[in-house]
Amino acid sequence: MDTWKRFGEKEVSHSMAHYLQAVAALKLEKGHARVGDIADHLGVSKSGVTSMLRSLERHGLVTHERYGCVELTSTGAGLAMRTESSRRVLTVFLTEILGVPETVASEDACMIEHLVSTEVSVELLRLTAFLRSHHPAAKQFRDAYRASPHACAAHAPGTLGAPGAADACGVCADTCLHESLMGDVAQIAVRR
Amino acid sequence: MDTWKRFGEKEVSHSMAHYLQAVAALKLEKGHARVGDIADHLGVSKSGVTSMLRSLERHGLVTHERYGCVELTSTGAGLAMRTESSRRVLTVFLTEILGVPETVASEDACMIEHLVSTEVSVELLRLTAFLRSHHPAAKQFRDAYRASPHACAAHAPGTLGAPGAADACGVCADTCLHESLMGDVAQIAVRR
DNA sequence: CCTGCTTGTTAAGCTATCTTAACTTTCTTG
DNA sequence: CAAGAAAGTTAAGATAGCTTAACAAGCAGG
Repeated sequence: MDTWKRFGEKEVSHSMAHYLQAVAALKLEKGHARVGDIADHLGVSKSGVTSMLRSLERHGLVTHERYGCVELTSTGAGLAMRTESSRRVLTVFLTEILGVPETVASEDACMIEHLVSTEVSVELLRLTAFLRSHHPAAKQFRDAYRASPHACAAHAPGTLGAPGAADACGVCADTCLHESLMGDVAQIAVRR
Repeated sequence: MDTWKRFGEKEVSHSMAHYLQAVAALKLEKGHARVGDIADHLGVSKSGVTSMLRSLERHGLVTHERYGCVELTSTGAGLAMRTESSRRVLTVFLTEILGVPETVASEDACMIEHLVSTEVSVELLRLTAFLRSHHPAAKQFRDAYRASPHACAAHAPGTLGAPGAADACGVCADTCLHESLMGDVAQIAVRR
């Protein structure tokens, strides 16, 4: 009932996370991060960068002196690294385990990288590493999974919860999640 | 380089998605959704609800006449259902496959439910259903996975990419993602 | 050491969300 | 049916992020 409000109270917002990553990337690439570099890298105006840097500085994530270069603090660097790692884990999982196209995977990973908890990232890494491994169970999984059907009624060839037909999938309950997800949502356009 | 900007251009924002879900939930629960109900449900002020409803109406997601009840349009209802389904899939996956605690899973699912693409939700449902199923490969996976170690150097018992020690995990490259993720990030507090 | 370009900063303004305070409708009840 | 309570709306103001336009600093070349 109140969880949803914490969205705006995350340590870093989506924008902030990407600014931090931009600074980290530019440091690696060019050895320094200047306002203009960041603006180009992110496709925003320089003034936008200046004001975001002020905010990041207040949060103790970067240091920046007028007309100078931008540096990450250790906190900022840690956050940038964590976000980056989260993105990588997500991307590998989405493409290699779920088999989603690169473009979709990148987009999704970019959107959620900063929102996924460390616990989840770590477990996702573990699962991904396992399912990609040489472990016999992982190989069997890959073969069987590739062969298994997609449609909801059949997306599990026999279920833990209820092997019957009504609840064949074991994840869906009263409504079929697959159908709910696939249901077309008309184009949304703001009027006026 | 530009993907990150689409965050603000999603069909619905985090807030909007939760307002839609609140309306849908209240309709189910009480048969109608009034401004006060929504405000209580979401823990925001009634005036906040009024102004958000204006916005949702402009987007064609709800209808609402002064002092009256709120109704979802078919688009709004579709979106609410899709978001809800996405949340359910995520929650089951996070708790039952990744084994993350309920509280963490709910929080994460709440944060990303509206950001995950349909493709990913659908594939996640398929994977979850499969891994929970009675399929022999799924059973083997569960047994083997439960027994496999967590630490990075060992999180895969032999890897596709490089079975050597340096790259034991197959997901990490130059840096160990597990360590990056676990690295403590100091408390962030805004000054002044 | 002055001229001009490049870089960076300010200022002002927009949108999205949210809040509080004050006001208006609608409903309830004696 | 007239108060007063309950529900809802408006108005005004805050914050986060952006943008454009205009101004300021820094530095190269003559």
